[in-house]
This record gives sequence, structure tokens and C-alpha cells, in this order.
Amino acid sequence: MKVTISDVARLAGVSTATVSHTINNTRYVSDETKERVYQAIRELGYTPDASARSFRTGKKQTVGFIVPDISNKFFGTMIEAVENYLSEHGYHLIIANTKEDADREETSLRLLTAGLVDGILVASTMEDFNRFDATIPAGFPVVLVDRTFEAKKYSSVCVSNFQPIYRSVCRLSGKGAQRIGIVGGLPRLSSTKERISAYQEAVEDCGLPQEESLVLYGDSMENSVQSCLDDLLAQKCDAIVVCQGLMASETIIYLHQKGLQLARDIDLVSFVDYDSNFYELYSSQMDCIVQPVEELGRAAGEQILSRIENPDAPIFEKVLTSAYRPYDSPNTWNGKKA
Amino acid sequence: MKVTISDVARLAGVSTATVSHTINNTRYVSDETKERVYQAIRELGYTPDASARSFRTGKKQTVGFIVPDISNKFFGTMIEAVENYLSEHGYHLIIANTKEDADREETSLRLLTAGLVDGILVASTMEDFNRFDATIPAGFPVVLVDRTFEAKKYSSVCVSNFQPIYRSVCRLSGKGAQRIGIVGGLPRLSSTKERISAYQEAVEDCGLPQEESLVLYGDSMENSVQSCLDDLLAQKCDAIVVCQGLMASETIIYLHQKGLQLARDIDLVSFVDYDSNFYELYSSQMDCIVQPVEELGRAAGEQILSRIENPDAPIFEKVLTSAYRPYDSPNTWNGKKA
DNA sequence: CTGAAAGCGCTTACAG
DNA sequence: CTGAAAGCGCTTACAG
Repeated sequence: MKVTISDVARLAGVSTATVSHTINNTRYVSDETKERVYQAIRELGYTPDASARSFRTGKKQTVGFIVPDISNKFFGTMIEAVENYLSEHGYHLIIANTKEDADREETSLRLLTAGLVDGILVASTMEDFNRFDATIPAGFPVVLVDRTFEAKKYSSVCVSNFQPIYRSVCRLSGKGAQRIGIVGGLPRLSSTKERISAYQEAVEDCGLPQEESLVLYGDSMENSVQSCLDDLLAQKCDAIVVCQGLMASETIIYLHQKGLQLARDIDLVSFVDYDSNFYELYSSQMDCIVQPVEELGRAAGEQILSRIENPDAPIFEKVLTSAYRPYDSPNTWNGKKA
Repeated sequence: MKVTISDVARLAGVSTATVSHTINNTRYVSDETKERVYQAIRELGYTPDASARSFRTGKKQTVGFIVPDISNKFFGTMIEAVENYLSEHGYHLIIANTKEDADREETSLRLLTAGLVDGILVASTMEDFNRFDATIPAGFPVVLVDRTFEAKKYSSVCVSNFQPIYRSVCRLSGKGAQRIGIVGGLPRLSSTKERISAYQEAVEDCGLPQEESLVLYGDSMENSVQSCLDDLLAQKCDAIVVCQGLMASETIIYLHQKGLQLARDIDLVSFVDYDSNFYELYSSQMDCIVQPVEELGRAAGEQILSRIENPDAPIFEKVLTSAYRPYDSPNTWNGKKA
């Protein structure tokens, strides 16, 4: 049946302690004994049972990542970067998808924190911090990713949302835009709130109309952008800010279908999913805000492993900055000239 | 510290067996006893330790998925579908990325099969079946996804590769194409081989030139398509078949940059990533082969769970069919008229 | 330099 | 209807 450490010990004529120590290099074992142990391992085809080991040591060598939408390229790329960092450090990655559903998130949080993983990364879709907080066992290593909460109880790795939006609105204004509309993501998310308030401050500072009707919200996941656009176009907007990559591509397609040409008929600025081929075609006709997704993933990996090492370390908040690429400055997209 | 089942048993005044049985509904417990147990659980805030449980039972309730490229939308969507199916059935998903590297794949296979997961799904990048086979412990539940091997030792869930390519070549020929070039993915993959031979048979059957120089291979991951296209264009191809979604979008961009217009200057047919916004813009100018990615993921989930239930079941090969959408027939992309 | 043995937190025959 | 106890496969003080 299953070959265990005792089988190896017996065949090698040593104790299980010695087998364990030679495998893990955790105390001195004479070369001769080592050789006997390895010989026995080879003969029996022994592989240590990861499940028993992690049960015994309490270390799972696994982290969980709770994601709102796996198939979204933004998160797909982040998952890749996280997995890359973790596997380099001997950790595994468990993925859970919430589809922006708080109940699913809560379930995943409970399951994962109940002895399945050493720590979790979460891009939370919850509005209520207390609900989130109540679901996490005390002291459990957590790093918030991309989205954070007002209450600064957990470490986080996010992207600067305010500055690029503020700047792009100012720039649109400087180019003569009269009415700038904005399509935000899910209103409850911290990222959305930051982006919307950047827009609102900028619009005010630039002396542009601050009408509530110019601020619309799309669902980050479904095809809900079209009605927002119809609404903004009916309001005679000459520039539109879109707060999220998936919605941006829908926007481009929809404007295209309506016969509107970017840069000529209407100005568009949008968060854009890093490295997406889609935008390469349009980077000369719109302002792109490119988020450092891979660094975000890598930083998330770093943070969670360091918290697992040292769960009582002070809260750490990392904010990465997005690149702002206006379309009529020399195109440096991906370092290539268009 | 940690609250264990013994703490609960002590507080409730019952045995650990009874606590276990009431939690798991695995033998009769009187209502009164149940109540005492649940009361104790609430009081202590007890959560069963998943690690101990899975060690004890030998069931991890987890499957591994070894993927060549997570950030590729094709696999991202598949991961989502798999995760969806698994979580519905109480399973977790561990993801490992190989970046089309056989060594990484081998490492992941070893790690995952050593007691971490109950079964694995793998879109293998290995050329050598024996190497793959030697890495899998005897009887370990495995389902191959998207890519298979000549030797039919493992169950698989794939997509029909031959028919759509054969048909599209015939159709190009029928429209008058004289020289059709093809850009395949990694030559070692079963999917690539099937697609290339479909092309070759069709080209022969249609009486078109069967020159070796018309068959080129791109790396599925890097930006290696451009040189292939330059080559084919220099050979005066009037139609090009591209075998993979990522390469297809690069192709569109590159042809666009060269000032070539699809459908007018050159005909393009390509496998396309399901649901990608990118193609929505081009579905009226090129032939699209749309793979049923979500069904693929769902079927993969079904197959691996049923193999875990019943590891000795006969090998099962499932082949899903892709949709072929020529561009000048009425556009039914996503059910919408363009 | 190495071994005997406890114990991680559960589940599950076995027994009554 | 429920309990006492073995045992899953490791790691790790403790002891010599």
C-alpha cells in the first residue's frame, strides 16, 4: 500500500527520527546512515506525505487568494504574478472566486481560514468591514489586495487611484472639454470611491460642471456599460472617464458601433488592463491609465509570506502608482513606438 | 490557544466521538445531546481543523490544476469554470503555472500528487508521454485537459481541432484563396499537431500548394508571431490561418500596423478566445473558431471528481466541438447582430 | 551521533 | 444511544 516513513526506517535499520532528519536536513546524520536511508527511499519509492507533514507542523505551505473574477485579465495577471512568487518560495496557491458576491466571499474566507491555508490574500467585495473582520479568525495572516477598507486593521497592497484620475480630468479640461462624464465600478469598492472623488475634486478645481447626473456606476462584470454611455452621450458629454478595464473595452466597442470615433468625436480616458492587446490598437486615440498589475501581485505575495513569518508585525500599507499615458504625447506603450 | 474537538467534548460532557458524529451527521445523536454539543461549539468558537480532518480521512477535498499560462484568457476562463464546478461540490482548487515549461510541470506534478490534492487536471506541455507518465503515482486520479497524448492511458477532455480547421481551409479555397499559410502553436502539443494536419489534408484535398514553407510555428506565449507573418506575407499568401487566440490578436494588431485590412487585403481565420471583447470588433472581417471554454472547464471538473470517486473507472475521452463562424454569413456572434 | 516515544486533531471500528 | 481508544504519518523535544 502506501509507503510510510516507518517502512523506510525499518528497511534502513534506523529510527523514523533519523529518516525524518535526513530528509529534512534538520540535524546531523552520518554520511553512511544517510546513504542507507536514501537507498531505502529509492528502493521503496517513498514520498513523504505532505498532508501528514502539514498537519503535524501546522504549516500548510499554502496561501489562499480570494478573487472577484478570475477570468478578468486584471486578476488573471495578478494571480499569475502571485503564483509565480509563491512557487518560488515553496508555497502553493488556492484560488477562490467570488463573482463579486459577498456571501461567496464569506464562505470562502471561512473555509480557507479553517486550517487549509497559512494566510490569505483577498480582493474583497464586501462593503461592511465589520462583517469581513468578523469572518477572520483572530491573528490570521491577511493581506488585502487592490481594495481596502477605511479601518486600517489589515495590511494592504493597492494602486494609487486618486492621482491618475485627477490628472486626467485636469488634462481633459486643459484641452477644452466642457462636460466630462464618468463611469465608475461597483460603488461599494474602495477603488471606485477613490476614483470618483478624484474626479469630483478635479472637476470642481477646474471649474467644470459638477452635476450628479454625470457620475454613473457600472457593474464591473456584466455588460452594463452601454446604458451609462447612452446616458452620458444624451447629456452631451465631450469626454468620458471609465474606471475599469473590462468596462473600457466595452466602451470602445460600443462607441465604435455607434459610429463615434475616439479622439475626434469624443475623448476617452480609462483604466486599462495591463498588457492587453486590445488597447494596443487604441493607445493612440485615448488616455490610458495602466496599473502595475504584476508588481501588485508580486508585492501581495511578498507581504503575505512576510506576515505568515511574522503575524504580529505592524500593519503595512503599500500603494503602487499607475502609469498615465495621454494619447497625444509620444507613444511609449510597452516601450515601443506605435 | 486552539480550540479542539476535545475541548468541545469536555465542555459538553460527551465523548469526542459524539462531537464528531454530530458535526458530520454520521450517526444518530439524540436531540438533547446535539444541543449540548452545539452550545459548547458556540461557546468556545470551535472550528474543526481541515488539515487534521483531511490527514485523518485521506481526502483533501482539493484538486490541482496545472496550467501553461494563467493570464491567458483561454485558461483564465477555464480556471473560472473549473473553480465554479469544484466549489459547488465542496472542493478547492490549487493552481500551478508552468509557463509551457516541462520542468516546472514535472515539479508541480510531484508536489501536488504527494498528498496535497485528491486529483489533478493538467493541460500538459510535455512532449514525452513516458516522462509524464513516470511522474504520476500509480492510480492517481488524473484528467488531461485541452491537450492529450497518443497513448490513451489517462482520461481527457479536449476540443475538436481537426474539423474546424479543415472546414475553414476548404472554405477559403472555395472563395478563391490561392496560397494559404498557417501559424501553429507549440509544435509538440497535440492540439497543434491536430490543427496542422487538418490544414495539410485540406490543402491537399483542395488542390492548393502544399509547401512546407507555408507551415510556421509560433510560441503560444511570446510575441513571436510577427516574424511568421512577415514570412508568410513575403510568400504572397492571400489567406492565413492562426491556431491560437493570443497569437490571433497579435496578428490582427500587426496586420493593422502594416496597413493591411482584413477581408480586403488578406483573409484571416483563427481560433479565438471565447468571450473576448477584442474579437467582437473583428468578427465581421475574419473567420472565427470559438472554443467552448466554459464547457471544457465544467467537463474537466466533472471528470476529475468522478475519477476521484471511482479511480478504477475506464478511461474516458470527451471531445467538445468548436463553433465555426465565417465572417460573411449572418453574424451571430454572442447571439447579437453586429 | 541516534533512538524511543509523545503527540498534532481528528475519525471510526469496536464494544456495550 | 454513546464512549474508550486506536491510529492516520509525520516531527521533535528528550534522553543517552
